[in-house]
Amino acid sequence: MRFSRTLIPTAKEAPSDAVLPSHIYLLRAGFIQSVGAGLYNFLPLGKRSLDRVRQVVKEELDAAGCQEVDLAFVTPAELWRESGRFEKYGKELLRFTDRKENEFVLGPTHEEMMVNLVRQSVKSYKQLPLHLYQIKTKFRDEIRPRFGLMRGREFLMEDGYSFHKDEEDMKREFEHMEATYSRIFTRLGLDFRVVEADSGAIGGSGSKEFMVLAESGEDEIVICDGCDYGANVEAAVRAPREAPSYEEGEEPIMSPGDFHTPDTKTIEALADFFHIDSHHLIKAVAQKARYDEGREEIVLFFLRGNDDLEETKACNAVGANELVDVSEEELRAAGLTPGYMGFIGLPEGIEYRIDRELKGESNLIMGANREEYHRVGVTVPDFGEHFADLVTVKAGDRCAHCGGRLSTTRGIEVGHIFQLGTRYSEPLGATFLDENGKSRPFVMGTYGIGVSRLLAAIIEQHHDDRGCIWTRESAPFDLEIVVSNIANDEEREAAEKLYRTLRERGVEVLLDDRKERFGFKMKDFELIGIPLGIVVGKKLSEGKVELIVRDGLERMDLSLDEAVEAVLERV
RNA sequence: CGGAGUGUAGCGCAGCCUGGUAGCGCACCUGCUUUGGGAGCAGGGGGUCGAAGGUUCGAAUCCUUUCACUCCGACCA
Repeated sequence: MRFSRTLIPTAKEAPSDAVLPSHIYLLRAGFIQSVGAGLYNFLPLGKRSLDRVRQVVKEELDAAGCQEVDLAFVTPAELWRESGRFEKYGKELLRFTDRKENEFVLGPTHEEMMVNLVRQSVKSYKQLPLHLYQIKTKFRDEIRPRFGLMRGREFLMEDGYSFHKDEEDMKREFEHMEATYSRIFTRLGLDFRVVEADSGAIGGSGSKEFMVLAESGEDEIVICDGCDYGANVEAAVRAPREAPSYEEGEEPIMSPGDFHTPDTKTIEALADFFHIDSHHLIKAVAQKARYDEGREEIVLFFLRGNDDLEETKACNAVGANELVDVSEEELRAAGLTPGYMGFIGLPEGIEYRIDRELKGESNLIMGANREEYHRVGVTVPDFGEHFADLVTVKAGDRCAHCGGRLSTTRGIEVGHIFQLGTRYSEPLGATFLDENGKSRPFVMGTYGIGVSRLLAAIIEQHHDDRGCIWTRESAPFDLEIVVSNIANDEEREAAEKLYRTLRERGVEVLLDDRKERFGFKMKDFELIGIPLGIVVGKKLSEGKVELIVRDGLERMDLSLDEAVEAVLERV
């Protein structure tokens, strides 16, 4: 393609609200254009990159035995009511009515639609397994869209759904998809890690996320230096913590009883008061849990003084939709004593959870549910169902699998695979007849890749201070030919010839034939970030052109023929 | 949802406090010069100052309402 005939509006400056390199460069290099909060137009370059990434995804999925379909974007509300998600999904679901007052939603994901499709056409175990996917625009009315393509409201996503006769076959496909997704991200040149993820209120036996490692990632992930364990902090587990070590005879000894402890509402104050490590204290974190139909309830979470509450885990532990802060007034109204709460002697009907690492522990101090009093020498009895994993795993904790050191890093979630089971097939009555003629619900898996987010992730990981550095299979073009001085006939003709030759050999070439000065065009080349460049300029008098590798900006002088060969070797 | 901030040309901004003919840089158009690192000179086009209402002889500027966008937070009792 000719630069002069293509819409590539490059800019020196980016809008001031763009912070991330990917956001800034994609805007400045003319890949995308903002049209509103979380909404973007893809311009020619952006569209080309998106299509190439999409092509990689499609090739690998097709090779893995998946079949591409394309479901309606506008979906009837009826289906969402059937699965119970019409209410549950919340405000992210964009609902609207047509002229006949029929209700619809714009698909944020397509479990319902896909199950509906399959339940109408698959009746026998002989048709299983089946894996259908689509690569399609999704719409989620995000609370706070930001970071350009990273978190938009409208975005391109690959979503796959597999249907199986039993759990075992579904797990086989799950592993197959882990390998397939890994191949996709490897081909795209990404440094990523597969981590354990929160399977959430949906249940199911497991889910994994594909995290592109980047400082700007929105997710915190925990990785082990001793084995290949990795997990989203929302799902990370650790080996139980050990008590701080003490000198012989220095261990805290506590005689059970209530102590008068004025002005010790915080863990810090309490640790000071007793001159004791906060490991031996139990803190209470009060939250208000929100359930369906607006029901709210105060819940207390008890954990060690030196641990932090992990909100997603806490939310799952009580099966709530979300947790929100609760005021001291509300706590007092419920008969609680903020600053002095404990799990022994709580008022009737107060829901609570205790971190599972505390089970059976002794010699602890916790609130006595009485103003200005703490209970000392507490032993944690077996509270059965009140135990749950509640803590935030931190750098320095020990790996539950190998005992290695855990550290934290940040990642961009670009893929998520999920063992779904019968969560949708059952309520939607999607069944097949097994070998014995018995009707059974499909066992399902679901898989997703954020295709447009991948563009942002690639740039987050591959850029320098001059602009984008596209990887081989994500670049809008393989090569950019820069004509140094378009007014020079020899240069122009040599460039045109290279352009024709390479195109005939199947190379995607962008020819910068604009009537601009050399420096101006080079800045654009570096900003746009096409992997290879050929400069046709001064050295043409010696029969040479310059080949530039964008990643590292390495240059070499080659004859025209050598340049052609060098390009063909690299694409 | 809570808090803070910003809306002035395509982009980046000044002007607002102290009301009096809407400005600067980049980009865009024309001409000449220039052609290996975002050129120079000359000329030019482009704005209902986010919207509505109010105060005033007069509002980008003061007041009210509203909309949009951005940032921070959503947690240790």
